[in-house]
Amino acid sequence: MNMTQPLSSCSNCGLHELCIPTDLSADDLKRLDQLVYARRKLCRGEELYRAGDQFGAIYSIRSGSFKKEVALEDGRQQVIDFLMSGDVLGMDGIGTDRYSCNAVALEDSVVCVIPFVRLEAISREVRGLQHQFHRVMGREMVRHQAVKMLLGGARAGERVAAFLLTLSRRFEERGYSASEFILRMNREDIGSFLGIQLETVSRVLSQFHRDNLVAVMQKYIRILNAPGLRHVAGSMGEAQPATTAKALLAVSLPAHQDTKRAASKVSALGA
Amino acid sequence: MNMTQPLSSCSNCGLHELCIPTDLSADDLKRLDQLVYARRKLCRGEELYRAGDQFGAIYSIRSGSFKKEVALEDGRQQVIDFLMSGDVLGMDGIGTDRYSCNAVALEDSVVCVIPFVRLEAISREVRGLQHQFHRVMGREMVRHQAVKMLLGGARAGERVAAFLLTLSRRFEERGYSASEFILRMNREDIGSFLGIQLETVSRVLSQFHRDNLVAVMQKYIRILNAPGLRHVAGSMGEAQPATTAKALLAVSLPAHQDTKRAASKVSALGA
DNA sequence: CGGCGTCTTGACAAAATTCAACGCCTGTGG
DNA sequence: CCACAGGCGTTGAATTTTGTCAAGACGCCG
Repeated sequence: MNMTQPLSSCSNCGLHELCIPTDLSADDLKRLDQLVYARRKLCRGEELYRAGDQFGAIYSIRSGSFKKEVALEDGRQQVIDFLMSGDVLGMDGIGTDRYSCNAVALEDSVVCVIPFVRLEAISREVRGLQHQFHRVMGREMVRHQAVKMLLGGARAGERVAAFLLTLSRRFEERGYSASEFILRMNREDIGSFLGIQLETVSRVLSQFHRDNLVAVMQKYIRILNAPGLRHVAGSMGEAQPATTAKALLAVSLPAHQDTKRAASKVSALGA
Repeated sequence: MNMTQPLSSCSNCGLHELCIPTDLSADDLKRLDQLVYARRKLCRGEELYRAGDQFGAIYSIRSGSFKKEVALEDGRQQVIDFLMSGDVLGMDGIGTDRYSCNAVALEDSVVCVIPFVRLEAISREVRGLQHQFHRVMGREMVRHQAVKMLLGGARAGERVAAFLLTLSRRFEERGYSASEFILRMNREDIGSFLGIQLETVSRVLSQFHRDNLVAVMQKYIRILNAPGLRHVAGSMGEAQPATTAKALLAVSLPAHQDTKRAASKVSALGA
């Protein structure tokens, strides 16, 4: 399945805020509808683009979700991002005219195809679009930064906690439940993304479950104690505006023998 | 020291390729010179901007170097990037209208101040500038991606090796020696950036030295065996275009007792 | 109902952190 | 010009964390 449907209309797209569109005059809106060349539907596992492909368009995710990954040539893949509806895919190709990773659908998904020359042309005329596009790129960079911080400074438990909280917030932003959701990716992908082994992901989730932070049933996740999770995540928890707090906890007890650091933090909080 | 000098001229700036400017008509060049509002000189340790500051401008580094860091509120700082001449600072503020990190000069430095509204205005008129700016942002994103891969998948030795190689290449791009340079940052900053402890950085460098991969004298670095370093860095070594190779090595011997993995890889290569 | 991919859990090994001590280099002040 | 303080870098030993290997459970799809 790889069909491209012609229908397209940005002006009434539900993604508004999240995607490229923004508040514009009626006249500008007409222009905006020229942005999207087509829609494209992808089945689970299908690739939207591959590393090395000629760059030509960016894609706004209309429904579904994706992972971005880079091949390590020993066959293994390193996951570098997870994206969901409203997110923009393909900006990794802008810098070099070739995509720098593979974009793979995690479930059946639909994207809007936005030819980049067209985006540049229209954003030269429609100031609001120009600014919005820059903001989208800017936010993507900040997201990358946040992940770098996580990978650079956090233990396994903190990584997983921050990961769950980020997912939670992103689902909420899209109108879904913040406390209950289905993971679209498997443990291996999560581990790859977080820089830990899939076994470690599993262990940490089990520990969280035991501590009543989250209910875990395979891919189904229910967050039971968000403040507790944020506590475990420490500084990396939710840094949408600027920075949060880790600090205070760093002083806490040196963690007992067979219990994970995560657990000790939690018990200190009182689940 | 925090003076802002009025003088400015993009059309004859030596940074050309690296910075915003690109090949344009004489007429466009005049416009381009309006880009830079002023120059600003910073002393070592001085902050160009801080996380949370109102975003207003991006900065092109004319000379010197910077680190970007985020406060962890337990007083510790996490370094998320190192930048040098020709790089652009401040794009982290575009997404949210507030800078998301602190930019600190690692040595006495000079930056060009580019008011963002001005950049957007001129790039609406000068197509080449628009495109070039997008490419600069795009390249920054790819750089972030590469670091994420490093932090996500690499051992300490691989991280340090990749770090040295990246520095080497970036110096070379700027016309300096690729094999001999001075680190502008201390071990703690390197460790923070690479997600390892400063002691580990030191140990790895010592090991590299013993293996005759690099000569290390405090901040002075001389690369003695670049292929060997690339070998140690594995897949993360130099991925400017797309991906490289790790693969083959993953199969190698399980590393002997008191010798670092890096060392075993090297000896297998033959320094 | 069975097979298979995915997830969980345990035991052990390896890697990196932590804590601590010491040496080196720089810049300052006598 | 030398001595010394303080920051920075190096190294060692013990400990924690994570990875690795292996086995078994679970759930989903055919």
